[in-house]
Order: sequence, then structure tokens, then C-alpha cells
Amino acid sequence: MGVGAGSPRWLDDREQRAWSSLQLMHLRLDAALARQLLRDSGLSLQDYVVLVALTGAPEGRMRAFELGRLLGWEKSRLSHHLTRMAQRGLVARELCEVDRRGAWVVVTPEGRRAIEAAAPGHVAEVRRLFVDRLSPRELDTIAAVAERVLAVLDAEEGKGAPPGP
Amino acid sequence: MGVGAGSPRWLDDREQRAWSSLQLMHLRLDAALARQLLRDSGLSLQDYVVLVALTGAPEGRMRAFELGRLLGWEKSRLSHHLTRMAQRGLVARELCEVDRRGAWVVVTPEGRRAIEAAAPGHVAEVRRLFVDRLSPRELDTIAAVAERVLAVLDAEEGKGAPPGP
DNA sequence: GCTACATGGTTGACATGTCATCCAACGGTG
DNA sequence: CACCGTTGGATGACATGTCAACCATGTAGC
Repeated sequence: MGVGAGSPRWLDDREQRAWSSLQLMHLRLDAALARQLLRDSGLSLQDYVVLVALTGAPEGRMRAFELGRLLGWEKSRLSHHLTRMAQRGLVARELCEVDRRGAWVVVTPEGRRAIEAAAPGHVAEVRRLFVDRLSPRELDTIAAVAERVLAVLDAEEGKGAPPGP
Repeated sequence: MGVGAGSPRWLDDREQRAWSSLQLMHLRLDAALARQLLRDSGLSLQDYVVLVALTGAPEGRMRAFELGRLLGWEKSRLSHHLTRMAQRGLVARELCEVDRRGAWVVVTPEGRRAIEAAAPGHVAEVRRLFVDRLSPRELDTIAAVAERVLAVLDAEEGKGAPPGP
């Protein structure tokens, strides 16, 4: 397939440096945050983002597919994870009356308690390891870049490989 | 425990925007790259980085612990992954004579063939989705930030929770 | 009102990652 | 040399993620 015309331009030093250091940073940063969160609160990073999303929604409830889109998760991953969280009593599923295929996901009181306990420590760690190390201009650059890349990714959802036959 | 003195300063809008868009970008970008690589070459992203590291080393060989440090992987993850790659014939383990605890990891000819076939398409995708969307100044900002954060993470390896007594 | 396809969600088999633990070989120290 | 903490690495049990079906509904087209 389309390696096709022209040489497959390699990354130059500047590009390589940005790309690989970013990858490595994310790997290690996520690992560090996940360890802190699990150690201090018994929540995984994934539990945490689910609870943040739900507690931020009206009535602490959200349709499963909305949640999946918001987090960028595949539906099967979401389903499996919700099953585990439900077993631990952090969330509950309810049937949706208006669309009988669908399901609501709701935070339980216990889920609320868990995230309220976990949030301060987690945010402090995000600050200590990342946010507080960046200048306002750097923060804006990061946000702009990330949003631009996300737009590209969004734009090509639902059309196969771009160099399609 | 140590949420301690002072209010746990939340993230403001600018900080929140940078942090969460970066997280989401990485999630989706990695997923997209992994799918392309697997579809077109039968390699996972993890296979790919291991092979890149090895083929870049003298004689296509590296001590396992060096590889682990370079990639930022835990040793058990590395060990498991090398076992799988070895079963598929991409790498091989050899005993190290000078330090009899240690092991060398070597790319096989088949491993070389696999990565040479995979690299152009993967690099093209990294360009298309990320690198080519950024200005040189943005690339430099990313690299500087990532290296700064990595330095923080490095600095605190091997001393327990930072708010230590 | 069918047929046909799209959507929301679940499931099971399998790939991958993590933690805790273990082991053997190093590297000092006395 | 005997002791002892450290290091490089492997392993097993378990948590998590992915892929590929599958099912039940919804929504058009005619």
C-alpha cells in the first residue's frame, strides 16, 4: 500500500526529539499518577476519570455511549470497566426508558464519596509533576496542539484507512 | 493523610484545558497508530519500539535492563513482552558472559525484516497525524516541556512518596 | 408493514500490563 | 572467606484492554 511515491521522509532531529520525549513523558507520568492514586485512594486512573465525568453530569448520570465518546474509549472497554466498577459499588446501571437499547450509568453515593476523597491528592500530584512546571504560554501551546490533533482524528472517524483503495 | 495544610488548589480553566486535552490526544493518537501498525504490519506499537531500540544499538543487541530503562518499562513487563516476541521469532535472548545474571536481547533477521517493512508506513502516520501539524516552535516547546517533566520524574525515583516526613 | 441497515450495548476469548515474590549472581565489608 | 545488601531477571496470579461476534432495538426506504 501507499508508501508509494517519494521517499518516506524520516523524522529529523527536532521532530524525533519532540515525538519520543512526549511519548516517554506520558508513559512515565501516567504510571506515576496511577500509582499515587491507587496507593492513596484505592482507585485506578480509569475509575477516576469515569467518576469525574459522571459527577460532572446532571444528576450524576450519563448515557453509556456519551461517556464512551467523552473519554475516547471503545464501547467494549467501557462495558467491561463499568461491570467491574458496579461490582465494587461505585456506579450502577439503569435502563433507559426513551431508548430501550440504551443504559444509563449513575454514580452511587459511595462513588461520590470515593472521588471526593481521592481528588485533592490526585490534583496535587498532577500539579506537582506537570501543571506547575509549565508556564502559561506553554500550557496554551499544549492545549492548542492537542486540540488541533484531536480535530484531525475526529475528522477521519468513520472513513477507513485514509489512503484507501 | 497528607492533603494537609492549605486548600488543595484546583486546576483553573487554562490548566484544565491543557491537561485534559493532552491526555485525550495521547489516548486517541496511540490507539490510531497502534491500529494502523497492526493492520499493515502485524506488529504492535510495543513490538515496534523494542525493535527500533534494538536495531539502533551496536550489533542489534542490548542488555535487557538497558532496554527497559530506555523505554521506561518495568522489568516484568519487558520480560513478558520479550518472551512473546521471542516466541514469534522477532528477537532472541542470549546469556551474558561478563555478568552471569544478565541477558542480552538480540534482533533476529526476521525481526529486522519486520521493522524495515513497518517503519515507512508508521512514520508516515506519525507525520500525518502529529508531527506535520506542528510548527517548529511548537515542536521545541513540546520537547522542552517533556524533558523537564521527565527530569522531575527521574529525580524522584527511589525516594518514597515525595511529601515524606 | 416489510426488509435492511445503523446504533447501543454485552459477552467471551484472548493479548497485554501490574504487582508481589522469588532467585541467582554481584559487590562490598569485616 | 563469610556475610549481606543490591541488582538483573523470570514467573504466576491477577487486572485490564482489544477484537470479533452477537443481540435487541431503532430508523429508513418503498
